[in-house]
Amino acid sequence: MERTYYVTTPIYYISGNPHIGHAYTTVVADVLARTSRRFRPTFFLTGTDEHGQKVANAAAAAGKSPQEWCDELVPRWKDLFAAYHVEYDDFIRTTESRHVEKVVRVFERLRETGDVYLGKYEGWYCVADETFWLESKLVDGRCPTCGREVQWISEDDWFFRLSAYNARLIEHFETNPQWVAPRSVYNEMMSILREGLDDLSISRTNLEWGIPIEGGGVIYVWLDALLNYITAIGWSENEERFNSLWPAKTQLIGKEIARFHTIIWPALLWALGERAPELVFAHGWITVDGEKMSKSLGNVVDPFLLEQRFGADAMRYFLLREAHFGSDFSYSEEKIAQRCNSDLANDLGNLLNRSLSMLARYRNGVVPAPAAASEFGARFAALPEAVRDLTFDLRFREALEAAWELVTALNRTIDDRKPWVLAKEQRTDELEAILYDLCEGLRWIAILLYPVMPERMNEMWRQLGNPGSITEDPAVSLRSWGGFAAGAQTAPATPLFPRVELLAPT
RNA sequence: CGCGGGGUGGAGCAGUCCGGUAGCUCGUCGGGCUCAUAACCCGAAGGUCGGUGGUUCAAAUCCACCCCCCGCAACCA
Repeated sequence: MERTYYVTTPIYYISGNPHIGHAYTTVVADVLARTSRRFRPTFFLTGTDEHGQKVANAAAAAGKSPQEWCDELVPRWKDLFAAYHVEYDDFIRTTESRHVEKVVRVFERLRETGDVYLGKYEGWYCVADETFWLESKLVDGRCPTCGREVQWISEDDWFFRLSAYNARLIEHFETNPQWVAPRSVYNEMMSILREGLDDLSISRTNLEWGIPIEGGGVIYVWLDALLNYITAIGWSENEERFNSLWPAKTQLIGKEIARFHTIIWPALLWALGERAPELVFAHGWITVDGEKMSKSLGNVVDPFLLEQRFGADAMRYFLLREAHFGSDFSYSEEKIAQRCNSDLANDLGNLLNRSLSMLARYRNGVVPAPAAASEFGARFAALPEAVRDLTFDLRFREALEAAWELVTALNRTIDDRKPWVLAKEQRTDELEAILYDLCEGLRWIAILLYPVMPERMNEMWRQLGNPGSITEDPAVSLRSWGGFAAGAQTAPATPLFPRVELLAPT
């Protein structure tokens, strides 16, 4: 049996509310998962990262225990994903026993093999970032990433022998140049590897909110968090299941956590005798007018408001269509509105509307029989495969552009063949031929775009007179033009994507 | 000498790794159509690809130097 396509998002650190960036990563994973499910067994994991200093602080500030805090926040993340039509297969929380037990097991196992050892740590520590720093890395005696004052720590700590994997990591990068994408991130990670790796401190003695280590302290939250990808799928517990899923096919991350996922993570896996994931893809950030989203600038975007304003599927389309995946891209409501109006309402929605309207007017809404031959069959024969390949290549924009060629071609053929003239002149065969092409083309589009806009494409599917939902259709493979059975009764046209009116600037 | 990302027609972006007629979307202008969510279709204008120098038969693409913008507090994909 073909191995399961295993796709993951990072687990999200719940020290605050979800924002649009979380929706972004998760929607991308959902699109991959929905596409993959057509072809093979698929498993899509997301979840929450709940330990660590910042969660403890946030909980304390709210007057709650860390666990209470997490329990109250997790539903917001699940609500977010539901609002954006995300269908994950599993949602792991790092406070769940299925995770905690296995992390403890990892720690013990690595201690036995010597990859984890007790050492003396003396050095500078940034509480806010939970990170140790070399003196040489400090900036004016402060934390180089957050600028806060660092503390001098002297304590017994557990270390992961990361340095021992330096050479193997370089070799892995060199022999698998595609395993980290995009190229810019690969290069950056490679330069980190060439500078040389230090062993990693993986225990925290001055913190209680985490997975406890026998003898005191808790496990470093990143070590804890990274392991979710294997604790969720039965590592050390259900060998058959684990082997059917690991190594993961695609691990999506944001570019700021590339170091953890492309250096520490594979080393950790190797230490456990497991393989590195096949692909780690670090995407860019959503920026606001070219600047990073931040609370202090007041430009953090509430994903729930956007969903209400534009609709989940339109937002999904925007997120995948707007950016060259892997690069940063600038967000604005104007841009979303423009995409909604020009691509979704004008090109696609209006195409459905005008097609169904003519079908209703000229043929009482009944799908006619296909003509013997249609130019579209040959012309778009390769389209489904192209869209699929581009999607698995994470080239979402190109995939959508490819699909849109069919949208454009259908709009054009209406102008070229002029059904209203054919109707007036009673050229029945020609009229039915084009009406069929429109219905069939729209059926193709519904299927092709379903992974990106599942709810709206099912609605289009319904208006076209198809029973059930798209995923229930066994003919979903789009083998040839003409799969739409004649005789279906289409529904009255209802705008699929209403035009969005922008608020007038004041 | 901190690290990284970027500077391509009015706007936003591809293309740069593997040099060879500069592409896409939006906008603008002109035309067409009337089935449609004032939507759709066709055509046009508009760029010395940040600067300088170099390599080359040929550079947005390779090399060197320079200029400018943006991240590298916190939240954090």
